[in-house]
Amino acid sequence: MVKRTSLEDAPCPIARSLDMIGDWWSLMIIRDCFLGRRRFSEFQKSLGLAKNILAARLRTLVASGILEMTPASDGSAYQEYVLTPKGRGTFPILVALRQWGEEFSFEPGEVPTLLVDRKTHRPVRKLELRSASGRLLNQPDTEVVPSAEAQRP
Amino acid sequence: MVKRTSLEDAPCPIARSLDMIGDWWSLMIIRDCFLGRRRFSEFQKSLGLAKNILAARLRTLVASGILEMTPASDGSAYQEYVLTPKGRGTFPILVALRQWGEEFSFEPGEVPTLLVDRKTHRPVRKLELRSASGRLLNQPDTEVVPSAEAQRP
DNA sequence: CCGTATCCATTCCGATACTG
DNA sequence: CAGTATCGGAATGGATACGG
Repeated sequence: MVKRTSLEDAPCPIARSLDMIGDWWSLMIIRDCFLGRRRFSEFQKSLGLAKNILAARLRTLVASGILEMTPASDGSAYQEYVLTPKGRGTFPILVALRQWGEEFSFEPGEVPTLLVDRKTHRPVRKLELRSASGRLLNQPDTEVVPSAEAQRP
Repeated sequence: MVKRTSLEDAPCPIARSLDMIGDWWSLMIIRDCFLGRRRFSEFQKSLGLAKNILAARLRTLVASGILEMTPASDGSAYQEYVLTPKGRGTFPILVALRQWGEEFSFEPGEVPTLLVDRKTHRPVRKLELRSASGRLLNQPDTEVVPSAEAQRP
């Protein structure tokens, strides 16, 4: 995408993820997909970006296996863009971005949109990181190690 | 940062987060901070990006309240960059990016670095999203609503 | 309606040189 | 070591025009 030092061979999974979706628009398009949008014009109206840029982003997202094109459900001659399993796997990333934004980017008076439990309509909890045994972990409780140094479960 | 349709006033917290850290380098710099790096040259060597770009990114991260500059701990005349509470709040975002990368960007033979429990050195679990009552939620169990339509806990 | 093609300004990014 | 200054090529992003 960008002629930038490629991170796709880095051993760090964060680097590889950012290499694929770490640009300005990809995650916004994926967010729209989770909101049920699937047509070119829906993305374009929702995001307000130039059509050539949108077309390029959709192409790379399809090429990365995050979106796939399917015949339009309404019988029109066109295609729709829907998330693949890999694409749906980004859900925790979007939730984490959302929760960080809620906490640090809204003034007391402002009201963000909320992620709620569909059944009860009550806001979800903050994402939880747990150890293999189920203990809640914060960042200082963790460590990044080369794969070889990890204990196998 | 980029002269792009600004998302900083959007009601969607995802949009606001991406407006602040949704570029190619910011999250990589933050990742390095979590790994204990704090000096200009450490970032530069680790990330391999141009010094002017790094300087610009560090400036905006400080301006956004994600990093702060402190006198160098070793008595040298320079500054170090350390995460603020807001910056440390990005931890779940990095974990989510890491887990998605582990799952979808590594071939069977390749070994990623791993996030482990510091005590046991066993890999952490996948991030869990739970309802207010503690039930595990997947994406289809959730919904995004304007703040007014959410049930107050 | 769904894109592609083209033009243009801006910015990004890398490389290098330079300063305290 | 920690940046700043500058340069050039590449890509972004907005706007518009055009074709199936």
